[in-house]
Amino acid sequence: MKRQVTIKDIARKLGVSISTVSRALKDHPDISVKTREAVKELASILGYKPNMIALNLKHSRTNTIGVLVPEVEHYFFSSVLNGVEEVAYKNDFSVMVFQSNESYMREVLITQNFLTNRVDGVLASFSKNTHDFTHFKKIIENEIPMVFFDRERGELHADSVIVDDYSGAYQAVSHLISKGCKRIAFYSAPRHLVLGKNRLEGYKAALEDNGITYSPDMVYSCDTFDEAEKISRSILKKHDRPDAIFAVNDLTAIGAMKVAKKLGLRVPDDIRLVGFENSRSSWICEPELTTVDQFGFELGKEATGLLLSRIKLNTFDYEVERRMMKTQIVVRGTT
Amino acid sequence: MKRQVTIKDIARKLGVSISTVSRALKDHPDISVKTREAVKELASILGYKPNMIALNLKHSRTNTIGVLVPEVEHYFFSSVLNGVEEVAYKNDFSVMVFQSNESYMREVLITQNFLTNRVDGVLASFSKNTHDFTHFKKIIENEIPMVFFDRERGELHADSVIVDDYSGAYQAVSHLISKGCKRIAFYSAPRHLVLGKNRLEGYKAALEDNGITYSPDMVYSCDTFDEAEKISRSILKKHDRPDAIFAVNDLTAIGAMKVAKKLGLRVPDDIRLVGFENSRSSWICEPELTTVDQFGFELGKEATGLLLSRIKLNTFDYEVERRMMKTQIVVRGTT
DNA sequence: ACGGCCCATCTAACCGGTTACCGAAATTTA
DNA sequence: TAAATTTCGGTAACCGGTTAGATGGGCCGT
Repeated sequence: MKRQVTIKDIARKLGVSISTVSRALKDHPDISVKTREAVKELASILGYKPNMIALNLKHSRTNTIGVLVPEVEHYFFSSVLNGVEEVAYKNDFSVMVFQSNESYMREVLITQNFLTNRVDGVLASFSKNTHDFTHFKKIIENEIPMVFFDRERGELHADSVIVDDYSGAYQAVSHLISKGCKRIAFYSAPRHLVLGKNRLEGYKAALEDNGITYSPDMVYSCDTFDEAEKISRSILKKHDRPDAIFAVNDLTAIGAMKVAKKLGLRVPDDIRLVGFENSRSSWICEPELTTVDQFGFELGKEATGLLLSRIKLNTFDYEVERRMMKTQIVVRGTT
Repeated sequence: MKRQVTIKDIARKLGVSISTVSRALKDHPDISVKTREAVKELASILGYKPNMIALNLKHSRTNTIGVLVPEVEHYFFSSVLNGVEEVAYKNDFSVMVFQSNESYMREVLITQNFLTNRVDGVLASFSKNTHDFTHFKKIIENEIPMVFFDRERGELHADSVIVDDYSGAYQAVSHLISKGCKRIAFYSAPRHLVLGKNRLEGYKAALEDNGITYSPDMVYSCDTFDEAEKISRSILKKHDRPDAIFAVNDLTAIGAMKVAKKLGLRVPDDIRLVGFENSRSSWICEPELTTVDQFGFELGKEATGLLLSRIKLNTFDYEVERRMMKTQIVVRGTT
C-alpha cells in the first residue's frame, strides 16, 4: 500500500529539521513566518495528514469511546446511539460500537477488545444474561471511565444514566386505571435487571395508590415479541383474563395485541395495551400503540456528555453519579 | 489515569532487556525456556496487555475497518451491520460505524475521519444526497481498499456488493400480476441511485413480459413512510387508482397501506401491496406485508469478506469486483 | 592453549510524531 | 565595541513495541 506523507518528507524537501516542521504546522511562535508558510504550503501540496496513531501513542489517548450495546436493531438502542454519535462527534471523538446480541460470552470478548484497543472511555448496556461483572471490573481496574446506560449496576465505580423506569411504569399503569382497567397484567423483563425491578415497583405503586391490590399472578416474565405471542395465547383465553397489559417494550405489547386480535378481542374495548419505548413499530401497528417514550436520543447525549467529562477530568478519583432520564407517556389508539 | 504495564516494567523487574521480553512473549526460539517461562509468568501476574497503538504504529495497520451507513435505525442496515461484525470479529478486526443520516456534509467529514484514523479498509453505503464523490476518491487515492454495499458507484476503483434489485423487483411485480393486478404503481427511490434504476428496470420488464404496457405516470418518487402517507392520499382517491403498489422499502409500503385502510380500501382485496426489505415492521403491520427479502446479514458478511481479502492482498492493484446478492420474495397477507 | 561456533541475550534503529533543552546568529543595550 | 538578549531552528529523548545485528561466555576440536 501507499506510504503516507510524513513530516520527515516535508523536512527533507525543505532542508529543515522535523521538529521545525512539527512546530511550524502548529503555529509555534519559535518559527518564523517565512518558514511556517513554506512548511504549510508544501504540506498542503503533498496532502500531508498527521498520523493519528503516532499521536495516540505519544499522548496515550485514542480519542475513541467504546460502546457496548445489546442490539442496534432495537429502536431504543439505535436512538441512543444517535445521541452518542452526536456528542462524541462534536468533541472530536470516534465511536466504536459493539453488539453483544445479549450474549454474555460475546460481551466479555468485547470488553477485552476495549482494553486492547485502549479506548478512552466505555459506554455500556450489558446483556440480559450477564450476572458476573468481572469483565467490567477489569475495565475499572484499568481506570478507564465507564458509564452504564439503561441497565445499571450499582456496586461498580461507574456512573449510570438510566430511564426513570419507576415513574414511567407508574404513569403507564395510572393511565390504564384511569381508563377503567382493573386487572392489569405486567409483561416484565427478567428480575435481575434493575429496570425490571423499578418498573415492577412503579406498577405496584400505581395499583396500590388506586386501591387495587397487587397480585404476583399478574406479572409474567416476557420481553420479546415471540414470547408475548406464546404466553398471551393462554393468558387471554382464561375466563378471568386481564383487561389490560402493560409490557416492558413495544414489541412485546404488539405481540400480545396480535394474539388478542386473533382471539377476537377488540382493542382497546376488550383489552387495552401500553408499551414502553415509543419505537417506530408503535405507530405502525393498528391501532397505534400507547407507549412510554424513553427519549433514547437524549439519554445517549447525556451519557456521552458525562463520560467525556470524566475522561477530561484526567483522574479516576471522582464521585460516581447516577442520572435519571424523565419519561413521557404517549397516548394512542390502544387505550 | 493509571499507567498500563509495559514490557519495560517486566524487563526491569526481571533484570533482562526489553527485547528479551518481547521475544519471550511471542515464543521466539532464541529465548531459553527458563527465561520465557519467567517472563510469561510475570506478565500474567502484572496483567500485561500489549499496547495496540504501539503495534499499529509499528505495522502501520489498525486492524480496523470503517463502516459508513446511512442510518442504523433501518432494519436493512442494522442487519448488514450484524453480518459485518460477525466476519470482522472472526478475523480480529474492529469495526467503526458512522451514520451519515443521509447528509452529504456529514458523509464528507466521516470519510476524512477514516483517513485520519487510518482505517485499513472502508465499507460504504453513501447517502441519497451524495452526487459528488471526491471524498471517496480521496480514500482511493490513499489506496485504502473500499467496498460499496447496497448503493454502488461504478467508476471508482472500489468493489461493490449489491442487492439484485432488478430480479427482486421483477419477482415482486410478477407476483402482483399473477394475483390479477393490472395497474401497479411503483413508489421508487431517487433515480440517481443505481438501485432505483435497477428496480425500475425490473418493474418495467415484469410488466412488459406480461403484456402490460409501462406507464411513467405510475412511478412516483417516494421512499419514506411520511412521503407515502402524503402522496398516497391523492393517488388512492383517484377513480383510476392503482390496484397494487410496489414500494421501494417496507415502511413506504406500510405508509401507503395505512392510508388505503383509512380510505376504506380492503387489503388485499381492493389493493395489494409489496414492500422490499423483509423488516420487522413487515410482520407487525396488519395484514402482514408481502415483501422482498434483501438478506442484509448475508450481504454484510459478503462485503466484509471481500474487503478483508483486499486488505490482505497488500496491494491496490486488483480487478474491481461486483457481486450481486439474490433476493427472495416472501408472500404474506397483503397479496 | 587458541580459534571457531553456538547459544542466550543485549544494543540500537525504527514506526511518526512532540517537546524540553541547547546553541549560533542577529539584534539590542551599556 | 563587548556583553546581554532575542530570534530561529536543531538535537535528542520519548511514547511502546519489533527486529536485524552485535556481543560475550562456554564448549568443542586440534
